[in-house]
Amino acid sequence: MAFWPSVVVATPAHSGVGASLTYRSELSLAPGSLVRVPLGAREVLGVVWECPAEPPEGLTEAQTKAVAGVLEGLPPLNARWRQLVRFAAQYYQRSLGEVSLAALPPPLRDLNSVQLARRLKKREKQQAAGAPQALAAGTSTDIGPDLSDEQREALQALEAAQAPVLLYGATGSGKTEVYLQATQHVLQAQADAQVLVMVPEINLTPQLEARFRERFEPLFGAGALVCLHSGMTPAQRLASWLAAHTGQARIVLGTRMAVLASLPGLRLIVVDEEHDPSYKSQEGARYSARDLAVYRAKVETEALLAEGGDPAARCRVVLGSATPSLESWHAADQGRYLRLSMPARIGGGALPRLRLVDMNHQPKGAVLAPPLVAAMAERIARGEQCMVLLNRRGYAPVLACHDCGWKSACPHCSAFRVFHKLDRTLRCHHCGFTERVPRACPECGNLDIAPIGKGTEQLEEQLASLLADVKRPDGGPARVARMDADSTRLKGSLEQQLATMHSGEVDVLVGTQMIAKGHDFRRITLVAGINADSGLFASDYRAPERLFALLMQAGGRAGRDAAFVSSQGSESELWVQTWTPQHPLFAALRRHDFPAFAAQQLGERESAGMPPFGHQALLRADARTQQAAQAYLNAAAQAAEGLPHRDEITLYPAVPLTIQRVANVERAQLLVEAVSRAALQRFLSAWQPVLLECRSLPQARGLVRFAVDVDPLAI
DNA sequence: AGCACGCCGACT
DNA sequence: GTCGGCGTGCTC
Repeated sequence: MAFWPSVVVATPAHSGVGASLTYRSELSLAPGSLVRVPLGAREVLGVVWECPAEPPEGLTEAQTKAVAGVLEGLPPLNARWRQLVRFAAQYYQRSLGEVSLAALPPPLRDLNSVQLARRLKKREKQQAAGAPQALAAGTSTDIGPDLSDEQREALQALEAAQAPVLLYGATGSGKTEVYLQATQHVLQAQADAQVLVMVPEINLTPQLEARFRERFEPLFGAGALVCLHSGMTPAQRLASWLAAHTGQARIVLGTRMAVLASLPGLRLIVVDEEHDPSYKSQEGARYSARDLAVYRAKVETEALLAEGGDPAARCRVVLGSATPSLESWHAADQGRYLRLSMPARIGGGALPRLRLVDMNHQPKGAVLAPPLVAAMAERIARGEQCMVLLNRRGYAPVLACHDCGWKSACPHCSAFRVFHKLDRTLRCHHCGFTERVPRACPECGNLDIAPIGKGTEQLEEQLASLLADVKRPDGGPARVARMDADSTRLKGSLEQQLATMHSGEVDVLVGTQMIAKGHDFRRITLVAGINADSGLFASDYRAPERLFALLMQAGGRAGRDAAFVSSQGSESELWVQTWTPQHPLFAALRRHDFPAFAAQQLGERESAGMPPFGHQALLRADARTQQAAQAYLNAAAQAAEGLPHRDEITLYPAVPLTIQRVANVERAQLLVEAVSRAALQRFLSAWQPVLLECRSLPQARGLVRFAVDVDPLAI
């Protein structure tokens, strides 16, 4: 057999999970090199995966194409990064190339070596300009406030930990300060060490960035911290990625995508608000950034130990939350994670007292119970701030005709369009379809069309009128503001609204769950959840967990400034309007007892064989008709019979999604359950080629796409 | 994912 | 007769 120099390259070609293509290359290329290769009619970016001693059997030299070019000047992606990507691709049932390219900044795809060299040079110059006097590795400098005993113990324990750490800390317990000091120690101990800090939402990056910058710019220079999230421009993302890849950036702060960044010196990963569902990707490769962070830390640590050197060297991972995911909590129960608790608030502030309002005993049709309005009025009169949470944007979720029964259905989705009063539109929150509000019923011409249900716009309007006569201590009228995705859409308006709130110009802030997260408003003493338990009626088995987290998080906005609260002679309160006050969730919430809530939920999960005790995957199908979507799923289920490991899993019937049609695409799914993760993985690997084949069956005509979702958040 | 190839309705 | 609709299938 003839020998010719070959390389295996991961390309964005989609079919065949794990399938990489073989190219010819005269140059010997190190694994991890970035190359440009011909693929079909175009030329694409690829990652050299291996350089086999001999070409694969059954492939002739004539059948292969030559590597078109190499991105020179860029160090190859290292073996740990490749192992992370390989694992993610295999675990989440996607191709190596797809995951590889998702991890690289998009502009890298159409950059040649010369352009790349220019970018690298520019970056280096900036770095040199912003660098402070170099600090010798091993020197440590008592920057930052003194830690509380709890914080110090947690910091010491996490720095000695041999396992992933679950930092269970109450809202306001000072988790961020622990992250900051852990980061500082890691960076000062070693000149090339890097730290990855993840937050669930882009919204949360600016404030955390500000705290990290303030702390570390004096020590390591302005270029030492970069952000990485989808809100940045492609050029910014490229610059950040290059800085991380070359080691110039010591701290990378970002959203879930950051877990796949190239970080050659990674020694610490922080996953803040680790329970947040945003860490699970819902597009493309549906990975959990939190779970990958745990895996990544393991890979990095194993590599460090294998290298020899310092036997104590590790890459640590910290998962932080006041309401951890039941998965992480269970892992800590089992001893797989190390649980560190920080129950006390910094400054000794108390968590808010729960005031449960049974809506069955309130005036019919009242959005806000009268006692809640009275309590808010009192607070405002004393110069305190209130926060009201309603998880629904717009004025009303539906517009309806009283005469003929017409409702504002979206023509493209199985959902209603939401009435937005401010810009007089009907907007579909699923596909974006927007029209001006009709003046009369489009069906019968009746002028009597009216909103049904309440959204944040309406709540803002009603509160302004309910509190119209309330005076602030300075004699001024109470001021109500609204903050949600609509009010913060424009660039800079989020920051502006936060500033308005901080300056005390606003007395009542109305908003969606966006306002429940992270923000630190000193004078808030009352937080109210208006329609919080609507989720409990849904079939989603994670609904109680999410509601508990949301209410704890929202409640955590109240009374953060203990001195202010006590100077007011009051205590902070969390009001919750509910139709199910007897739900055990509220008993635990009243005591701020997450452990009891978690134990109760885990008990239910265990007896039902639900995660984290059982393991799940979804096969999802999008098609032009519901029939085609289900036919594809049924065919896939049929074809699973007789596959290896079939007896280790349970397949459920295909069902339409709750919102069956979005943007004229019909959606259906099929649940796969297994007792063990390994069994699920074995089956899915065997099933994958079958799933591809089933696409071309006659009954699946009209199928648009299919996807496997491993460890789905909602079923 | 792209981007080809391939087989059926309204234009020059 | 051809242009182009997007269904189907492949990419070393």
